[in-house]
Amino acid sequence: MSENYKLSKTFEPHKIEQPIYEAWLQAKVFHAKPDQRAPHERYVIMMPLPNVTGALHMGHAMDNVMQDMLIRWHRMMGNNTLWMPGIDHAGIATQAVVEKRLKELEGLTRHDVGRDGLIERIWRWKEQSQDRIVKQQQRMGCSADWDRHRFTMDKVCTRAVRRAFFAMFRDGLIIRGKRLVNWDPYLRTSISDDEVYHETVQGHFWHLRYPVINPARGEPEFLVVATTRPETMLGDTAVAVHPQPDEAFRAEIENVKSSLNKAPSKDRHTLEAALADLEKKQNESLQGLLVLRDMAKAGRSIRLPLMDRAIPLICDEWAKPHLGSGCVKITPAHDTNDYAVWTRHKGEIDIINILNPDGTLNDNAGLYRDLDRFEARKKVVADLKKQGLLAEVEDRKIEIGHSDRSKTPIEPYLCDQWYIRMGDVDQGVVMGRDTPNQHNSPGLVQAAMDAALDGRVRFFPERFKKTYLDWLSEKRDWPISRQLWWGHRIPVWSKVVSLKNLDELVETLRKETLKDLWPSKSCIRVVNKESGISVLVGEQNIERVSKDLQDDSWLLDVCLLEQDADCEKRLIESGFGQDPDVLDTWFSSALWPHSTLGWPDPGTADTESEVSLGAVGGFRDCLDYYYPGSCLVTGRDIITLWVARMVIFGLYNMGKVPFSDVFIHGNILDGKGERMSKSKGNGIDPVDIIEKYGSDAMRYVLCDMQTGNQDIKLPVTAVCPNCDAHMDLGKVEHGKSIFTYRCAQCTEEFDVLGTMPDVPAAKLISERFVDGSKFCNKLWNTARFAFAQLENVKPETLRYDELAIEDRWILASLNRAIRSVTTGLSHYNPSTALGAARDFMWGDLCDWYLELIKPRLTESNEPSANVARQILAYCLDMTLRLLHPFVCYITEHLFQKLCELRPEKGLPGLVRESSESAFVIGAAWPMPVGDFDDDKLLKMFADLQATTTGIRDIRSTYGISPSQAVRIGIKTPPEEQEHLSTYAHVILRLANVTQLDVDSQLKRPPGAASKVVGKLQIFVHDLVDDEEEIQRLKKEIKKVEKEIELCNKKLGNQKFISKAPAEVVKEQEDRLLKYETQYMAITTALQEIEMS
RNA sequence: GGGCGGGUAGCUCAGUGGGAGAGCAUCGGCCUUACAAGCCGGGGGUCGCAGGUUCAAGCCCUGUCCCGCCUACCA
Repeated sequence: MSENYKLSKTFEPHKIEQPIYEAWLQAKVFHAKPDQRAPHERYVIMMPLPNVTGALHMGHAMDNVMQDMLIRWHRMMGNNTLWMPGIDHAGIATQAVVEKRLKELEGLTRHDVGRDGLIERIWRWKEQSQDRIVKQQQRMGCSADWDRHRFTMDKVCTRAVRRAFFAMFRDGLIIRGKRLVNWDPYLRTSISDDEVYHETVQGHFWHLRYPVINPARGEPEFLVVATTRPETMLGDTAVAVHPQPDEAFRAEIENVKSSLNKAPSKDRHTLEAALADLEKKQNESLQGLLVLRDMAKAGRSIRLPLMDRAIPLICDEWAKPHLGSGCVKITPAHDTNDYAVWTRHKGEIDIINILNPDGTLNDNAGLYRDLDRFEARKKVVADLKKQGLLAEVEDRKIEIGHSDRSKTPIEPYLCDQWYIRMGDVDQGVVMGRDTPNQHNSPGLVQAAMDAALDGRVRFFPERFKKTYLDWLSEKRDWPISRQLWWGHRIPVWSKVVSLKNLDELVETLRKETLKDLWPSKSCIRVVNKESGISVLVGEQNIERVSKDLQDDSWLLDVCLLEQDADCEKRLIESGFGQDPDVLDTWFSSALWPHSTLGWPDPGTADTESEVSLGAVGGFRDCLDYYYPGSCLVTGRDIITLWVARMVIFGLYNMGKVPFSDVFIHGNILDGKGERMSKSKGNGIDPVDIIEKYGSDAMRYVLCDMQTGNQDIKLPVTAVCPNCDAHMDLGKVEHGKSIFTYRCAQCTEEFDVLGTMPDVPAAKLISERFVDGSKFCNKLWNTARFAFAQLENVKPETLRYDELAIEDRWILASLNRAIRSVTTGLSHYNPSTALGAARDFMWGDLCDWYLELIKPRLTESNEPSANVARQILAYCLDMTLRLLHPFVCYITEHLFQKLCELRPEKGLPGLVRESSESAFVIGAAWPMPVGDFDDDKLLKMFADLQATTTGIRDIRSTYGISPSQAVRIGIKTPPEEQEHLSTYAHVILRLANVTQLDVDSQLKRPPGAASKVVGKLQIFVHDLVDDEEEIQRLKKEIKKVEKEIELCNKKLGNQKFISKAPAEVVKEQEDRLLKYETQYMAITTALQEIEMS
């Protein structure tokens, strides 16, 4: 055998990974081009975009490996596959990181370097970061089409963002409005609900006393309100009381009573107590509340302490009589519910903003101006206490919303923002305008819900459809503006105008400012600032803009479809200003499935590379060919943020959903069940795993863990940078600070976050990946064995009926494996798919087939050796193909060696193979061969295996060395005798048996150990003395008797016989028969010993 | 408060009504001519708890206790 084919004794992943990846790249096997293949022969995955900010961790690796597995599988199935990779600009996250570095490294803020300066720095950071991420993905083996790599802020995507914004703006789906938003005072931007997380903290509940102005007789001097944020009282503009406190009390009491009636006894106690409290409260406070209600109706006022401002007492149902004192302070500008109260009492009460964007208090806060919000809280409390206006302070656990990016508590904050109207709109929404798929929908969200309801989008596992629908059904508007510098700038220029000469203004705007950009590439909206009513300026005029609105609160909004420096200059000169905000990152992400393919016009998409998105070589353009895609692969937390929005935008822009399947995989947790993340110090870098165990080992374990049900715990092990000792991070002691650990072995300190400059950082790995390297090594050695046999193999024509039993068995097993792997993959169950391939390779091929053919192979002149070699080569070939989606590198390496050794594919005379690929990545996916199916054979072979194992068991129990050959007798029912004799070589070989006597009348040979397997009784000669064997047999009889009793009990049950299905009864009868046979065999053996 | 998921061997997890499984760990035996990262064999489980439905329950129903995630509210 030539040296070329000799494999090293163990698998060394690092020697093969890089060369193979480069060979793939060079052969352009990842690159997707439209061709003649039909829609059902295409397979498209859009990669969920990693953020430019971060290096990838194991969670990303899971996501990427799942996609690569699917893509490789479909590529082998002959599909035209596109895996579109890319990176997200991740607005807030990226700007936060770069600003933080700016501060740490240069001591500067974004205001010091200015908008352009900051953006330039972020671009530089993005280049570095993107490079690192792509390298990580390539080392994992990702077979994405790197030539089509996109970035959400590149020219192609930017054009799509402008186009989508323009269309929605014109359709009135993008609107602006002054609303309460989640404000991040650290980053000074609004954020959406999705970017807020809640944390329970120990806080206080302050009860404040507000003096009543001029209390009459019978009226209270003070009333009490309570709050967890006392500083907001500076912005209070009213105190509310329920308009019908008596009714409200009664309703609440009814409410509790009715749940009391339905409640299980366990809950009754608490409910009864609640009811008692409620009634007590009603007695105590109802009279007072009625008085207050009347005062409110009479238009009375309260003096707001500290601000010395009179605020009205109002009636509003928001004030629940049974809560607190029954009165509630109203701070419209800083509380969502209070804001709602304000909208019901406009004109009656004020709305006062007391915050600056940075979280300090503004001029409206009087003496407290310029104080930070938390400083102000302390001072407000102290001052109220001094004035005797602090009635009580309670300790209380409160949930506080935090900004996901800056980790600071958010504030409800009133400001102008842009929104997308997600709910139903009056005339409905035109989806897929000017496409063949144009249709109407009541609203954007409804369109996306319908897609899931009628099965155009399917979720795997299915239950995630509910998550998707539940979230969408809220139909909440989506706030899309962010007060950041990094992102897609909102392409709207505005100017405050007066209604008087509006027609004139618009006329000038059209003719002199917008010129030929109007109306196709620009549009104008007239907006009322107060009401938010917005009217599109159409071809005719703007007459129907309402009459009864005040002059000074109008805006003229101009949206430009494309960047146009001249027009923008003209706009600025005529007093327009561009909106300073940028779009939420998810706006551009939502367009990803079509923007990356060149929407709205692939032919003119500026890809900045040689790969065109337009029609090439007579084939259709990429958008036409690859949209809609096939499958979206992601974690469940992304369903709302991204999946739903992609569906919405896909429907709106293209008229079609962007993918048919959504595969939701489990997330990776650490050993304690906590989510992995770099900042927690439990994040494993895939590259660390690849360097230690190899890429295939990592992929193997990730696929194996993905069982489709739940999140995956991955215990994290730290490797001491000093002595290389491994330790469970959950059990290591901390070092000098809680950020460092002390090695259990060498006692040196190490760090896991990489933030301590003078402490060396430990690598984080997980020993779970050992499984993967073991598996790869096994596969490697299987091939190593095969290769040693294949040098002299001749492609001779085979005849199925001339094959040995093991040959036919392994081919039937292969069929079974092919079906299981394929089914597992199509059901999105990687673990069962991989398991089936592994069981075939390891369990069937190595443990049985290879061992069985060894004797044939050593007699290399025999024709049967050549048969075995050909089947071995074929099985290895098929195994490599079946495993390729999971472990891509090792299978590719071995496949190429196999091709060199044995260029002929298939099995001459039995299986023809037409695929000519030099790579396994391009080889055809295995198909079951009908002729090889043989269930009877599989069953018979399973019996042979059981018999073999039975003999091995006896050997092991009696301590017979594996090298010591034994003589065996088998007593068998007559019908089994023939094939047991025919196939005796299986047992002879695998149980190291010299002589095998099979006889239906066999008597126990003296000194033989015996064991019953199924209907057979096995005797191993010359092992035991009779007395020991008698004892053993008696024990076994007891066991069998128990089983017989159990079966009889079941079969004696008339209900079982009449109600259970026939096959279940039959099964039970067979079982009884088997045990009875065993019983007979054992008692006979026992008698024979006792008689001898 | 609401929703979803989970609780099965020491660990990580499979198991969609018909005598509980895998990998790792453990114990015993093997350097058997591909692989000691291997081979052969073994031990180990009131399937969270309590009821119920059923001829039959890890699986279905009800209740209950833990754990995780999502979501809402909290004057």
